[in-house]
Amino acid sequence: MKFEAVTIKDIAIALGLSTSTVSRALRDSYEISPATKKIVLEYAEQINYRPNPIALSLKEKRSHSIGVIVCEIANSFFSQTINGIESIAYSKGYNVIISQSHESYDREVIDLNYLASRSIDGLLISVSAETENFSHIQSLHDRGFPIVFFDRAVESIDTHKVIVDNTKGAFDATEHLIKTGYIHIANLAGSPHLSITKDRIKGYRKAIETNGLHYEEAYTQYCLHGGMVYEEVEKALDNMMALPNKPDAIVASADKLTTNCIRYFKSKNIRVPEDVALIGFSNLDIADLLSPSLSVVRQPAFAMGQIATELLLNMIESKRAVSNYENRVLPLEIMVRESSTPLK
Amino acid sequence: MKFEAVTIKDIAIALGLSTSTVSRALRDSYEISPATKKIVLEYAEQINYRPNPIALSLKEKRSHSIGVIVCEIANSFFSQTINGIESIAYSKGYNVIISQSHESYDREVIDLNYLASRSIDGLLISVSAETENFSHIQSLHDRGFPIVFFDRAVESIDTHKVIVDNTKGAFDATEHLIKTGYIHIANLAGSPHLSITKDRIKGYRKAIETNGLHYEEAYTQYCLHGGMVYEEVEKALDNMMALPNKPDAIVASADKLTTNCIRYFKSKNIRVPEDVALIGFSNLDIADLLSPSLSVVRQPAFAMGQIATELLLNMIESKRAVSNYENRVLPLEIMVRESSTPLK
DNA sequence: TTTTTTTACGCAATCGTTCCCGTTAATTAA
DNA sequence: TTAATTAACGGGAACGATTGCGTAAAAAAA
Repeated sequence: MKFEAVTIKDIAIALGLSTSTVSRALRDSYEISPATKKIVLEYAEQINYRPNPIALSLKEKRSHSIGVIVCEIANSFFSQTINGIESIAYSKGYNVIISQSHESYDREVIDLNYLASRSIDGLLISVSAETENFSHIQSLHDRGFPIVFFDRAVESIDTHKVIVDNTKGAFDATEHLIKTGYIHIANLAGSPHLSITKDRIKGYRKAIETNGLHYEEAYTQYCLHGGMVYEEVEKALDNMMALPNKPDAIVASADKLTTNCIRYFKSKNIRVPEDVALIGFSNLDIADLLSPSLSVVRQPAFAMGQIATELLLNMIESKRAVSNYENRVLPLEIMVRESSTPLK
Repeated sequence: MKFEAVTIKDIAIALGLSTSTVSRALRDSYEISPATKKIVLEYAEQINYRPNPIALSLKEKRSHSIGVIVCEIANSFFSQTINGIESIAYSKGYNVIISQSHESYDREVIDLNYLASRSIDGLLISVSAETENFSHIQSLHDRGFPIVFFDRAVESIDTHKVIVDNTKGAFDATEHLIKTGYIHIANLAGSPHLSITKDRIKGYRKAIETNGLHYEEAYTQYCLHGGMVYEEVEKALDNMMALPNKPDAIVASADKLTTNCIRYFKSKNIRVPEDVALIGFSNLDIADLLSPSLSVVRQPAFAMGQIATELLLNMIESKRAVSNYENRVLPLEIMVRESSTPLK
């Protein structure tokens, strides 16, 4: 089944003009007389002419579309980020092509190759939790392909990055628990490969230590797939709960970790916050509807998407190679609710 | 900033061959000697040659990408659907370009025109709640452009449609409430323009009437933006709650309606299910984590995306215009939890 | 040995658009 | 009146790949 569309050539033939003249008339060139312009414009309007973006892409070596790789769009944080990306991209005439890695390294590589085979002008990426080897991204970057990292950046690759202040976010969340009176605070962490995980652990540890509590390694348990796999979360929490001093509060370091943590508590009949308090990184828009309502560390997802896209488009549209890359660090918002507030 | 890539011409020059020979060698044509093929293939591999998809698109008048228009990707149902779409599209070598209407008619028209200017081969669309006039879709369809509706179809446009059995879903949900002992059952409905709304009301009404209860118009309240706008939901519920016989149970007919209904109850300190029972259409994957856990009518979102995409790709790849369109109706799953179960 | 067939390649058109060069005719300057 | 300028348009190459057609040389058949 095919969809035949009208071209500049059709207009040229119908009007007895050359394609060059029609093209120029449509682009309002000074070389074309007002009379001819009027005729062309009116006829084009009449037959509903639309320029072929593919032909333009070929000519200009630009597709006017950008690629986005995230682990999962069915994740509030990422869908909000994509909203931000979209808002900027569309306003500047760019298409957005989204791919999901589903936290799989192999899938990420496939997505990247697929996108990068020149159908996109640049890439926004938040790497998968599984990814340890970044050579697929590095080689693309080396060849001058515009890339901007958001949320989950790769330290070793020098390009624009838009992240949040993970250290401070984890610090604030942990300190909030301490100030509220909790003593044995555990950290449900994501993939050890990710810099965000390291930063969040750093903030958590710092809060523990600067507040005179004892830091213990075993209180931090990792989940390789960032909470996507429930069994990993279950195992991590089983480990924590089996410790000599059972934690009385938990900081969950990612969206899916937080929700699966709640799922675990529910299945084990562990009451929140009576038995264990909880605060988690989450952009869930119904965090306030849970019972108990959920205390969260919330990321400025929409703004993050917007900023990352602006940086990427600047890079794409700049004449020369960009040399000094920006590293934007956005603030996190901490929202205290019932899950980390002891009942009177 | 530009990203120079290697072309077939570069290979031809480097190897002292013509572009036709190189092209044929890469496509493993029988016209090329094994020796030449080997040389070309090895050199292409060495310099990491990738065919330019845009040039191919221009030649074949096919972009190998499909467009998707949904109201909001930050909605579990739609993100799950997109996962289904993606799974099929990628396996068949198609790109997916997603646009959001945010339930706005104007935005839907813009998105449609943008996508349809020949950068996509076909369209999957779930119309916005605001849309009453479908001429933008109709005209595209009239010109032979492949379109498949999913979830929210337009009755007047004859093409493939993948929907769920909304009437039965609403019937089952309502009947479940009746069998459980509720008498004054209200219906929180979405946009009156959508066929899914009409069908859900039909099912609701049928359940009321076949079970010997009295059907009252005022028990059905509409929200034009399908629950996206909290104020609309608030007003609808205020109206219901002010009725002479206050409802003792509610059927919420869409994802956002359901969550905003819970938000309303929470703000008004209305207990669920003690004061009012609730069952809602929802694909939220943490419905079981709410307290009380939420009874839902769940849509087979992933499968819906897959089927819609298969139908679309068949349409795109078929030689002749498709004449007999399919109307797939998928079953809904009803999951009873605490929110619609009276406590002992 | 001559003719026919096959092998293995090159030429050039094509997709839709832009844009660098002509080129003609009208206008202006000298 | 003649020369120089300008206005208005057409021809054709280019972007990267595919493909129908033509053709020289080699191989096979006569």
